[in-house]
Amino acid sequence: MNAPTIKDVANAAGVSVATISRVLSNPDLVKPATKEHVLQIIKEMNYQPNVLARQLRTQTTRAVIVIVPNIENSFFHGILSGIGTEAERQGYQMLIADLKSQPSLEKHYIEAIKQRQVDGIISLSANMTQKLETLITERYPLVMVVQCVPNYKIPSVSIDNMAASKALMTHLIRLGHREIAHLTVSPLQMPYQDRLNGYISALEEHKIPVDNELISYGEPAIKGGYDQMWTLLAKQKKFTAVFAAGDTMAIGAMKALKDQGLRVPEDCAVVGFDDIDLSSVWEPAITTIRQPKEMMGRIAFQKLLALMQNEPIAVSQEYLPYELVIRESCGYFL
Amino acid sequence: MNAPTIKDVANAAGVSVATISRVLSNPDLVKPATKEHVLQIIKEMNYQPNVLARQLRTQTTRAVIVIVPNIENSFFHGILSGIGTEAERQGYQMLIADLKSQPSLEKHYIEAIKQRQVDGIISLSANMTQKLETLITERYPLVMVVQCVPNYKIPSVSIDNMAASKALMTHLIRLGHREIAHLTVSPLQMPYQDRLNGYISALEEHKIPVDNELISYGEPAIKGGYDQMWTLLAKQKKFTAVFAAGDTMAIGAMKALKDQGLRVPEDCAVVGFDDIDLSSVWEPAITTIRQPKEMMGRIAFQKLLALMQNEPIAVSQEYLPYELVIRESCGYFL
DNA sequence: TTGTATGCGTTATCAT
DNA sequence: ATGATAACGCATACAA
Repeated sequence: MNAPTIKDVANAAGVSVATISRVLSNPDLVKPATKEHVLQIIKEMNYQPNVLARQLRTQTTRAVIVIVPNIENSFFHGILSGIGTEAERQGYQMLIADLKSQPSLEKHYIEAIKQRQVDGIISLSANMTQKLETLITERYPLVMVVQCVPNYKIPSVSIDNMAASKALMTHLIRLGHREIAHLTVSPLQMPYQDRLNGYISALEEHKIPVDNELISYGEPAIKGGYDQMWTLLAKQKKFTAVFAAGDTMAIGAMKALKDQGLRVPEDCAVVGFDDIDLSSVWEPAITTIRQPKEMMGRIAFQKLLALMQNEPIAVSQEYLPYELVIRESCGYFL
Repeated sequence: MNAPTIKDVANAAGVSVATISRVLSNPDLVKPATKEHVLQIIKEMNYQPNVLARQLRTQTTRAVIVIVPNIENSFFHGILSGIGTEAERQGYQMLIADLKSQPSLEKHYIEAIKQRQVDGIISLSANMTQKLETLITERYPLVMVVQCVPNYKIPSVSIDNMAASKALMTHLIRLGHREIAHLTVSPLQMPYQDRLNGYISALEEHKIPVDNELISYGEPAIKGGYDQMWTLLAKQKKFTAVFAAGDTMAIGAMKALKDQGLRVPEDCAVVGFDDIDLSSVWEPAITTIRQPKEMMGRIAFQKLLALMQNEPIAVSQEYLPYELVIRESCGYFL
C-alpha cells in the first residue's frame, strides 16, 4: 500500500486539503476543534508530508551542505559538530561533502546548490576556487570557516591565524630557540599563508634572520610531515625546533625525528597547530594552538542562516579567540 | 534574475518542453539535429534542471543515507569512502548521518527515508533498534555493514568477526600468553559479541580457563580503553596480554599501561582490532585485524542498489576476508 | 474559519 | 520525431 497523501487525509477527515496543510504549517488559522480532529486522523493514518512536494512548492529545502577538505582530519569534526547542532536546532539538515583532499571534487557539490538541492553552503576548504567565486557573484548563501578571505567580502569565521602563529613562535623563542624550521603546505592556502606570515613576523621581531631553507612545503597529513622532516634532515641544516602548521604534520615530523634517533623535545622541540584529539594523547603531548571548533561551527551556521533569510550580518568577517596549549613537545618542562 | 526553467529553454529553442526533457533523459528519441540545437541553447542559458521537480515526478531521489555511529572513529572513513565512490559511479548522492555515539539520534534520520528523502539506508551502526526493524517490515531498502544480524535476514557485509578474533587470540597464545584480558564495549553490540565469542572460543580450545574478571566493558574510544585498563590494573589480577576489541581502545589501554610505568610489549602485550590509520604510526605499532573497509563499502552499496531496483541479491549475508596484521605491540619481535 | 483553484518544474502518456 | 497535457503532493492567494 502507498503512503497516504494530504488528499487521503482530507477525505478521511472530511475537510479540504487546504485545511490539512494549514494545521501543519499555520495551526493558528484553523479552529481548535477541527485542528484536534485533523491531528487525530493524521496520527491514525500515520501521515508523513511529502517533503519533496513541499520543497518544490516553497523553493526551499531546509538543508545546507558543508564542504570538508578531508573528513579524516579530526580537526574538522568539532566544526561539523557545531554546525550540526545549530542546524538541528533551527530545523535544518546538514549534508556533508567530503573532498577527500581532492579539491577538484568541489565543483560536483557546488552544482547541488545551483540545482536548489540545498539552501546554502558552508565551506571548510581553504581554497578559493573559481567555482566558489561564481557562487558569490550569483549571490548564493555562502560562509567560509577556517579562513578569512580578504579580497572577497565573504562572511567568515576563524581565528587570527597570524597572531596565533606568532604566539607559538614567541613561546619557542623565549625557550631559547633561534633556528626554527617551519613545515607547511603546498599549495600555500589562506590560513597557512597567515601562519607562515606569523612565523616570519615573530622571527623578524626578535631580529632572527629568516632562512628559506628551513621552510618546507608538503601535504597536510601525517605522511606529509614525515616526508618533509626527512628531507629537511637530509639537508644537514641546523635547527633546534620545528613549527608544523598542523598537528598531523607535527606527528609525522616527530615520527621521522624518532626514526632518526633524535629525541623530542630534548634534541629537537616540536610544536603544532589545531589541537586535534590525538595531540594530548600522543607522546610527547603536543604543544599547539587550540581553535574554538564547536563555536566556529555554530557561528558559521548562524551567519549562513542570516544570509539565507536575507538578514544583515553584524560582523561579516569574525575572529574568535584562540588558546596557546603548552604541553610536552616544546620542552617547556625541561 | 531567476534560474531558467525547462519552459524557458523550450521557448528559446523553439520546441516543446517535452523535447527538452527528452534530450536530457532519453536522447535517443530525438532527432540528432534538434538534439544538437537544444544542447546548444541549454549551454547558452546555463540551464540546470530542477532536481526537486524531477524527484517529485519520479518519486525517487537518487540519494542514499549512511548512518555512522561516530564519524570521529576513523574505522568508518574507509567504509564511507567505499560507499561514496560506488554511489558516485552509479549517479547517487551519499548523505552522512552522524549519530555522535548517541544511538537515539537514529530515529531522526530514519524519518528521512519514510519521507522519501532518500531511496535507501546503509547502517554502520551495531545496534538493531526497533526503529530500524520497522523499516524492514515495511520493506524499505536497508543494508547493514560491520555486523551480520542472524535473526533478521537483512542483507549485510562484514568479516567473520569471531574467526578473526580467534586468530588474534591464537597468535597471543602461541607467543606464550595464558592470562589475557579482554576489553570490549557496553552494551555488547553485535560485532563485539562475536569478538568476545572468539576470545572465549580460543581460550577453551587451548584449555585455558575463562576468567570473567579479566573481561572488561566500556566505551569504544581512547578514553574508554584508558579507563578500563585503569580499573583492571586496580584489581591486581595477573595478566600478560590485553586484547582490545578496537584499536582506539587499544591505544587508550597502552596509554594507561605507560602511565603505570609498564612497558608494551615487554611487560604486557596489547593487540587491537580494525587497523585504523593511527595503528601503524603509534608506538609501539599495533598488532590488529585489518578489515577490507573500502571493499565493504562498495559491496554494501551494490547490495543496496539491487534492493532499490528490486533485483535479487546473490549472497545476502556476505563475509569478506580479513587480515591478521602483526606489528610490535604483541611482542612478536622480542 | 474554511474551501477552490492555481502553480511549483518536471516526466510520462497520449496524440499527431 | 515531436507536441499538448495530465499528473506528482503540497502551499497559498483568493473567494466564500
